[in-house]
This record gives sequence, structure tokens and C-alpha cells, in this order.
Amino acid sequence: MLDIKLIREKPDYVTKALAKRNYDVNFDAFLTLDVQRKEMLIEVESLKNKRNTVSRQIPQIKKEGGDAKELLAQMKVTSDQIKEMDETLRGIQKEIDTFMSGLPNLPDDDVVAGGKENNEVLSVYGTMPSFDFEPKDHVNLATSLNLIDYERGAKLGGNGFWIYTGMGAQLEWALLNYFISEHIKDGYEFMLPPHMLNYACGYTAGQFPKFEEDVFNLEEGNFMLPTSETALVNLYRDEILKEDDLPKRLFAYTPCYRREAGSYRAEERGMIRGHQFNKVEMFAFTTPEQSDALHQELTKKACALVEGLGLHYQLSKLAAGDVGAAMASTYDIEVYLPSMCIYKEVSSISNSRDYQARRGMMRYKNKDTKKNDYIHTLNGSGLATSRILPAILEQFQNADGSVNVPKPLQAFVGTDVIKA
RNA sequence: GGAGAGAUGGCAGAGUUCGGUUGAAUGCACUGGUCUUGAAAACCAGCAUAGUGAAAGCUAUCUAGGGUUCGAAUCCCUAUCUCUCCGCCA
Repeated sequence: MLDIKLIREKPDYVTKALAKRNYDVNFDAFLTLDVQRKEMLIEVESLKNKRNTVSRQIPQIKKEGGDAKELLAQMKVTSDQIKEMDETLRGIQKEIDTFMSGLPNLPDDDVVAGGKENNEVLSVYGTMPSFDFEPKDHVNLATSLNLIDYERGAKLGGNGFWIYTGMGAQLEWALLNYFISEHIKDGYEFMLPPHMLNYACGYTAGQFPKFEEDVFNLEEGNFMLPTSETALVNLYRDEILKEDDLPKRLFAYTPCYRREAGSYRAEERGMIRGHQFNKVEMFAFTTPEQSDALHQELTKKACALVEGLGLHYQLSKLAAGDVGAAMASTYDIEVYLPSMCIYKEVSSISNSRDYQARRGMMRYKNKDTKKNDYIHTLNGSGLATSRILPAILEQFQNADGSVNVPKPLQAFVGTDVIKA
């Protein structure tokens, strides 16, 4: 949610900032409505004041044996008037809320305009792997090494599901263990949240109402979380934290459930895009002053994890149009997939600033001003194992079809090379 | 799944029987002050959120949403959540 005051005071500034996302808005009608709301509000409030004042006098009049009949009749009229106006006002308020909740976050000043094509590669780690043999793709490798059972996965869950089997499951689990133990080492608090969340969680995260179609909804009204960010961001919804409690550094492991309706499955074979994948997610709650530093910290952590595995990757800063609606700034870590000759996202590290905090009323008591200010929320994958595993298979494959196990995983897996 | 109890400020906890200046007693926590070499204790003062206004103030909020009433924390309906007992169960 954007600050409505900012829209009132500097509508052109907001329009311009959103234009960087290729998002067109005109605030004229909205501002008219906003003024209308305010005028009406002042009117009802004065009516309510009248009602309250008179109501308070009535017991006194009765006590003195006076006749309040006429007053009561008058107040009945006033009361009905109030009810009617409140109704209209509710309608206007709802219209305003709907409009406000649909607006995406303002990109930071240093985020460049435009879409994906304007993403900027900041750094590259390692060298592009080269093979003196014909390298296989991860589907081929995962199948021939019996790491993943795609067919039976589809039999069980349908298209977009797979089964980690044997060493594949061990490898996946080893990745999770590696990430988790690194985060614990860094002093982040480990959370295992519910996988089914209520509507308010999706709203606060900024996914609802716009992206309701992207998640699996349950009959009970809850939905399956598309990322643990959706759970973590709601931890302190409707709460006021102490400034000394910030920043809070957390991480969670959950599977992520996504519809991925009408997506690129055909061209993205294997486990690049599924309805369920594993991810360890980092999350931070900070004061506005701390959030830039935390953004750097989370990014560094995510990079360190990929580097620890020895994978060749690049770090990009996203252009405004590629940044998620709830975010102000995002770095992507993209790992190289030889079979597709592309860099594929394994981590997105974003600063939402106060956008999510406004939606979820998350504040902290400012020590200096004694006022309640909105906190800043940041999130970053650390990391999506289901995207990392294909990269490991493809980047570390040998001519004989075996795959070298990255050092940090060897203890968990119990071997340094996976053979058929 | 069945039966019952409950939800009040940062926390605890009155108020709900019998609707009337109750945005809400009291305690704790927190903030400032007095005292003290310093601290503790004691004492004094302050301390919910949001909207609106230059301010005084006004309006709303006692889980949420409806209703009754001149007036609702208090009465009625619905939803959500929590707890207890029974049943079932990893």
C-alpha cells in the first residue's frame, strides 16, 4: 500500500515513479473522490457530535422529571441521517481501498525504468563451464542417475510434479541442510510456518487481490503458500514492535505451491517450474534506516551460498518493470544452466520498504519521536533448492554421466560423486 | 465430530447481572523527574490507535461484521479465534 498522503500531495511524482514500471495511472478521479470523502466525513462527524451531546443530556432531563419526547424524536431523525451517510461513506471508502490496494509499490530512485531487458548485471562469479563432451540436460541426468522420477510424479500429482528418489532426495535434503545450517550460523532465527494461510496473509504480502489466481485455494478458504515470505511477512501483522527489537532476522523452510497456469512448462522441462518446489527463505523486519544495509546483507548471504557450492552465476539488479508489485528494489541471483544456455533465477532479494507494512499495519515505536512508524520488510530466497539442483547436475557433470557433489553437501550426502 | 466457557490498552485484569460523560478502574512494564556519589527502593508526573483540525477539540475503535436504541464494552444475530471436557487420530 502506498501512502495516500503522498498521492494527495505529489500525484505527479507518484505517476512518474509508477511509469518506470510501465504502469499507467491517472489520479484525477481518485483525488476527486478523496475530497468528496473528506467533505462527507466532516459532515457526518458533526452530526454524530450533535447526537452524542444530546444523548448525554437525556438522562439528566429524565432525572429532573422533564419531557424528552421531542428530543428523542429529533434524534431519531438525526440518527437515521447518520446511518444513511455512513452507508454512502462506506461505499466511497471501499472504492478508495480497492484503488489503493491495487497500486504497486514505487520503485526506488536508483531502479532503472523499463522491463527485463533493462536489468543490469552487476557481477559474475566463476567461469562459464565448458565441456569436452556433449553435456546432458538436468532431466536426462536426473533420470539416468535415478535422482528424480518424473513419470511417477505425474502419476501421483499430475503435470508439474515430480518425486525425488533415493540419492536425489538426499541431495535435495542436503541442500536444505546446508542452507539452514549457514543461516543458523549467521544468527538468523529458524521458523517453520503453516503451509495453509488465510486471506489476510495474501493481502499483506501484496499478492492479493491481484494474484489470487496464482495460488491453490482450499475449500476452507485458506490457500497454499506460494512462498514462505507470505507467511513470514504476516508474523507481526497488526502489531507495534519496539525499536530495540529491530532488525529481526529470520528464515524459514517450506515447500512453495504455485499454479503456474499458462506458463512455459513446455519449454522448461524438468524441475525448473513445478507446482511444488522447496525453498529456504530469508526475511527481515527493520527500521527505515536499517533496510538498505539489510538488503545488502541478505544479498551477500544468498551469493555466499551459491559460491559455497561453486556454481557459476550472475548477480543482477532488476529494472522497475521486472520488480514484483510489492517491492521497491530487487536483486536476482541467476545460475547458469548449460542445457538452456541461460542464467536462471535461483534467488530474488527484495526490499519492500513500508509497502507490506502498510497493508498489514506493522509498526514500531520510534524511540526519538515516540511515534509509531511503519517498519520495513525484506525478503530473499536463500535459496530455491529445486532450481539449484538442476544447476548442480548440469554444471558439475562428468563425461561418464556422473556428477560431482559440491563440498558443503558431501557430508550430508555421504559421497563426493554420484554415479549411476 | 459432540458439549461448554471465553476474547477489554504493551501485558495482566476490573467493568457486561440491571445499556447513560467508561477510551475504559487497578497492577505490572515503559518514559521523564525528585532523592542518591551511583544504582535500587520510595515518591511525583506521563503513557492506546487512527482520522480531522493551526490549536482547543471533535469523530471512530473494548476480536470482526451486522442489528436494536436518543444512547452499546454492556442487549440480539453472524463469523473468526482461544480454552476446557468427550470422541477420533499422527
